Amino acid sequence: MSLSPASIERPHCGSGSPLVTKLETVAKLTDDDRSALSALCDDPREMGPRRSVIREGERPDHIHLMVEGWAARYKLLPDGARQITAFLIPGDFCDLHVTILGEMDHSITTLTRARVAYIPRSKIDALTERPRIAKAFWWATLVDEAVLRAWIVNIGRRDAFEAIAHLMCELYVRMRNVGLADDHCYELPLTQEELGDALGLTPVHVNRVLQRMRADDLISLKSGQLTIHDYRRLEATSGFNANYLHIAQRAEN
Amino acid sequence: MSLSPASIERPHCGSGSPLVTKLETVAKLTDDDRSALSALCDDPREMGPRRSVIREGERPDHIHLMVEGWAARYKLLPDGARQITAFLIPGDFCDLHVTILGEMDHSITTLTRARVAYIPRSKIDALTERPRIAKAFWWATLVDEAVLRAWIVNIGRRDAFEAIAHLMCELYVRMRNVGLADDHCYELPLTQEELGDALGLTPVHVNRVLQRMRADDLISLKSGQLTIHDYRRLEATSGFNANYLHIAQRAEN
DNA sequence: GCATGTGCCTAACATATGTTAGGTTCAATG
DNA sequence: CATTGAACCTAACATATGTTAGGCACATGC
Repeated sequence: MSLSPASIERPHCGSGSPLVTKLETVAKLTDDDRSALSALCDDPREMGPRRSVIREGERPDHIHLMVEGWAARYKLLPDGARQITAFLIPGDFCDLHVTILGEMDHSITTLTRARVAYIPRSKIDALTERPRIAKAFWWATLVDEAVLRAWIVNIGRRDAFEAIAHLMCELYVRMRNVGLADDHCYELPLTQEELGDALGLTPVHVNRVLQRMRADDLISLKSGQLTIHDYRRLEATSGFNANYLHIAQRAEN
Repeated sequence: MSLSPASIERPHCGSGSPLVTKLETVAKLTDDDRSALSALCDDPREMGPRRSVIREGERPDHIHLMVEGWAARYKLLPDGARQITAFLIPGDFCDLHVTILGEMDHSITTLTRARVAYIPRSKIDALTERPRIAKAFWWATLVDEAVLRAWIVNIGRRDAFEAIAHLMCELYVRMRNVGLADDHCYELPLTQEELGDALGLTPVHVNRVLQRMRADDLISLKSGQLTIHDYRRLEATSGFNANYLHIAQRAEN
């Protein structure tokens, strides 16, 4: 469902890797930096949907980078309930932190067919010798943290309609930032259950809300393709403000 | 209520600063490192409860470190609702990230009377020249991120009773880690409204749950002092597992 | 010593969301 | 072509939590 074989052939819309596209929005990179970063995305591993990338408790000697497709960071509760704490899209590191924290405190799974780069820690260490790249990696990590805060607000203080709307806005901006969305339209290959697991809702209720959004002519969502018909209203009703993604100040620095 | 004048006189139980106590659980520090870090906590600013530490949109040239008392990281919604995304206790940096992200995407307020150190960015830059300290700061940042993930799970997938229990366990371990808790007892100077703002609940419902916890003989909570009578049960019912705080592997480096 | 405010507590009632159950569609598979 | 399974969709009913309203206790300040 998620990715046609054709789209697997062309790893990303933009010219460079999604990682480079993303980091260039905040850091001035040299050609040399760019090609070193691009090289990380060479030779990714092909994975099917619902495959484990890394599991809680593991201490890998390499880190993972999304090159294509979607994945989710999640935790399981004793009763089997799942809470997704992040959606990972192309250009996102899965577990940059594990080098310092030692052991994973959560798991990661692909959601769609995906391409994931396995990068030895030594390569990361070499890259972070370059101050510009080190700073860009810091930035990416801190934005991930800002997204977590936004999710807490979303789950804690917004009702289901607002929360789903907010998530759609966030994913739109993030996808556009790696060249995978345009014209208020992008691939959102999540099941209603996965959306619910991210927002603390049941699939039944996610369905109710999506029906209402369609009836309101806010969005279309069909076979993994989301089209936002009234982005202004989606933003307004959910109180979305992209400042926490920290991609606006592209001009400075 | 929060802090007696007497306790203001003795900034922390342990011998060093709370920051040193915390970082030493994960990093081998030299005497030199220790005293450099301790010096950060010298001359903190005294603040009353409910005072703004930093506001959304600000771009400070210094960063803030909690030396004593409690603060909260929060976001306000258009309708005035507040979501707290973190409780800050002694030893916690408030905004280490603002150096790289440029602008605050949320606000921070004291909750109790507090002592907050104002540290010029240059001092931080100098400290992170030392690899051990740089790594320890990284660790602290990444643990903050892990706590955010745990909160998402808490708010998204646990009911009010479990969520409050989980938060009490987390704060117990964190307070103990800076020498401010012992014997399942610590100062928890939060109003029921503040607890609710952290967990996405109303104060009325927080009250209901606390009453039930007292009736069950799980805890006592009176005038800002929490005593956990049955820590095992509190852990078990909330599914608490301290692994995400990453303070267990103290033995290894 | 009275007034004021803040936090705590309780009760009656309202509602968003969960639960259970089952039907429909459609792509994948043998 | 029939079968299977996943995802989607819907409905009736259950419940955890929110809302509104007000009383109580205690500390603070005049």
